[in-house]
Amino acid sequence: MPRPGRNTYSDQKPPYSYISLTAMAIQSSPEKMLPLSEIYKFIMDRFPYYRENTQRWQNSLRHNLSFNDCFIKIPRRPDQPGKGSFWALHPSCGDMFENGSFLKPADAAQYLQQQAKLRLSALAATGTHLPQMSTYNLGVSQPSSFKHPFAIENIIAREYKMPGGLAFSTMQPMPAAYPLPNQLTTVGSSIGTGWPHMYSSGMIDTATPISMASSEYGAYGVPIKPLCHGGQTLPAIPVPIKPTPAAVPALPALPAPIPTILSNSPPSLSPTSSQTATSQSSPATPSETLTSPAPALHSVAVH
DNA sequence: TGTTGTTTAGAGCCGT
DNA sequence: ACGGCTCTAAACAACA
Repeated sequence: MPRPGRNTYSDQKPPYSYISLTAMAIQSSPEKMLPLSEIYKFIMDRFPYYRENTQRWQNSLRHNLSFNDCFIKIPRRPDQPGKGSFWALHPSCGDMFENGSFLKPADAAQYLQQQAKLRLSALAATGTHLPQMSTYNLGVSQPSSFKHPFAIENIIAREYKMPGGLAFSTMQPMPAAYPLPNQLTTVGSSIGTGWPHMYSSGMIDTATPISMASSEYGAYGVPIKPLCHGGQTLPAIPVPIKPTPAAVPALPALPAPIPTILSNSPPSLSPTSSQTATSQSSPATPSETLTSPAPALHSVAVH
């Protein structure tokens, strides 16, 4: 399993979907958000394949950004003019791209199956019972109506169905047999670094209906403490621009799962990953306050 | 005018 | 065959 490093694929098309590529780009940035042009740059920088036919794949990429709920648009601050908004990953999607799921479904399935076998082997060797995999049924998914895979409903209620019938919760860390794409982040684990632009310490208690007074984890299991910018004075909560449908019922609090952070996360994907991300001046920190901490839990029309 | 963002439509592949 | 998913194309609007 090659890592998505520079020149890894030469001119070959990488086995990553546009969604994955976009997520990689966003996660590679220290601020966990990038303008469209920087996303383009990231992809072209790492995958020579995408240095050609730019109009084609960039159109597709824009389509994915707009279409998938897991990408949220963050407006620029007035004092940081420029074209377009910043794009960030919905916090729940951070989990989605863990455990090798940057890969396209077929590749990811293969990967997950392999991991399942490893897991089973290990458990068999130790005589350990299979753990009861917890699944989070938040009651927001609607089995009767199709939601595209990156709709928030699917993301937050998601569990990985293993080909062998096993179900791995997204919160369930998997053994890393080989480097995972999510480890490319320049500042460590995506979970550990959290979503610095998403929440600020001053907002959490009052703005969120999700009970977390005694928890260090906020909505979607995102740890709060690491999200607090030192010296950050402006609220750092993105406001999804997508139209939010009529009041989404507040999500029941997750059982505050503590994500296991891989302590041996390798350094950044490539020496340029941080350069690419930091080459831009500090991204806009949304000055708006989030009146409803739950992101737009809508799903776009059936594709 | 070029870029960015949204939306619609359809083709192709794959698994069930 | 069908559904799910990804990719591509295209049209259009808004904006710098």
